[in-house]
Amino acid sequence: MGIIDMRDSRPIFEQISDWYRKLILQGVMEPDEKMPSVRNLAMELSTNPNTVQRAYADLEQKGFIYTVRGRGNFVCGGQVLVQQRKEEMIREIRAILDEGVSMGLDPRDLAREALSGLPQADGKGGQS
Amino acid sequence: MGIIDMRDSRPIFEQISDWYRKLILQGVMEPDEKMPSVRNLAMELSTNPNTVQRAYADLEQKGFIYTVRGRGNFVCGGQVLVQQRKEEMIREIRAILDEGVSMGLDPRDLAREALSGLPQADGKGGQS
Amino acid sequence: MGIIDMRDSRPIFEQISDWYRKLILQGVMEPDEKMPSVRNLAMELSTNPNTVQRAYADLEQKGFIYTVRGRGNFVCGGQVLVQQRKEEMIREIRAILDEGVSMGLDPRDLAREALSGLPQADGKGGQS
Amino acid sequence: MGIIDMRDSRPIFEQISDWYRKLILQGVMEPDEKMPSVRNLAMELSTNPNTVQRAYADLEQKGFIYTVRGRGNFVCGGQVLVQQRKEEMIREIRAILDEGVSMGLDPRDLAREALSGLPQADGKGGQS
DNA sequence: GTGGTCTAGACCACA
DNA sequence: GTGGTCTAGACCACA
Repeated sequence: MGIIDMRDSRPIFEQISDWYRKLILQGVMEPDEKMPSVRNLAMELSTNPNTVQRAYADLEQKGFIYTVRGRGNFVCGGQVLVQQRKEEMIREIRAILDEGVSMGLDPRDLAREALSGLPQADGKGGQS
Repeated sequence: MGIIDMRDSRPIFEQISDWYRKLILQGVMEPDEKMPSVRNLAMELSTNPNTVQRAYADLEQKGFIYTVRGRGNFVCGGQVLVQQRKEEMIREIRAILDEGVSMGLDPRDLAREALSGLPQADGKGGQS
Repeated sequence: MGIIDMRDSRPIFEQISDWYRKLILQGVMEPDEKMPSVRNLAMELSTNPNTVQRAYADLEQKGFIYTVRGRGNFVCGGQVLVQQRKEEMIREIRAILDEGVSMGLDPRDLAREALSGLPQADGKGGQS
Repeated sequence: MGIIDMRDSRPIFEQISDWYRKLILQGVMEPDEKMPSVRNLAMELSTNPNTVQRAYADLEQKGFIYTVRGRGNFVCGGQVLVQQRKEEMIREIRAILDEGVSMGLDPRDLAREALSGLPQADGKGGQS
């Protein structure tokens, strides 16, 4: 549930980056909303400011946030990013289905089983 | 195309392990077939025997091969492994679809688009 | 279009300074014309008076404006500044062409391609 | 002449990154050639390994080098990168010429003067 | 207060 | 030996 999971093998900066990437894509954080300051978030997560800094640099490089010198970091506008992530997801699923096909499995079968087990299959997503 | 891609960010031992995992799951390598010897494979791949050893340890730990002291490494029997991998794939796809739902996307739409772009959507998999 | 672009990575004082430098060089602001007062401009841009002050100090140090105590800031006379900026531009272009040559590119080719893509290649500049 | 110039206002990591970017674009460093190790280069430049690490991360992110875990960093293949840089150069020159036009200057004149002062205007570039 | 850079030094995974 | 990550703490520019 928390941002950092010590048992997670991903590096801490990546866990932080991924966490906020999802919040932004879900619309929980809105365009131009202010991110927590580097120092505050580091305190809150009991981690080093450098680590948070790196997570923010990662988010900036990927186009999720922008930095204003002396002011802070702010969330970028979203619909393009959602579209990009959607296409990436499709490629990810396709790669898995592809591997399934090479094992002799039916991709429609895999897709159907994956769909049937979803917690919420109707359209009430995060876009508040 | 080859087993090891220098540009690939995954560690070499993992690339080797993944390569043989796929061959086994596809049925290209059959149950009880002998794996290449550690030394030979290391020579062939121009890599360190320790690295190949580590790949084999990984495959053994995951149940894809078994070791006979003094004889070599051999492929494990297959249908259970295929089933396990299939269930894992379904969980992987479901996780992606789930993230899509939280972004306000329609999971059926994602699945449909992923299916539509497959190179080969009919059932002629690798089972030789 | 505006003076300050939050997304721009340059510091705000530099954006303000650059903006007025261009207006002066283009002749939009004429010699001895009065600059907006520090306070008014700060209000207008919703920024800190210190920041505007710093931009003005920058412009003064570079010879674009002069300060009269108690009266305000005024634009400096122009043709010398245009000539200086012109020489600076030539040096900047030359540095780029030079790097191109070291990469095995033809500098005339680079110059030609840069010229060919200009929005307006004829002489109707900003001189109002 | 050296890699790091303390009077240069650019951050050290960027000076290192730019230095090697140029060597690669000039063909002085060839594809798949090994970069100096992070630790060695840090020693040589009397700087911190973290700083060199950051320079290398920058070069990797921009596609100039690739990393092999446990082995080192290696130079990427070049012609695409040269082409990209060429287009970037043209855009940079065009921006300068554009500003010149807005000041009432003749862009062909600027280009001609920049070309006339080049140390070597013929085609013997760095590609050894 | 806010982010950006850097040093010093540690520990880890990988080859 | 090689790169990758992280902590601790400093100093700087900017608003």
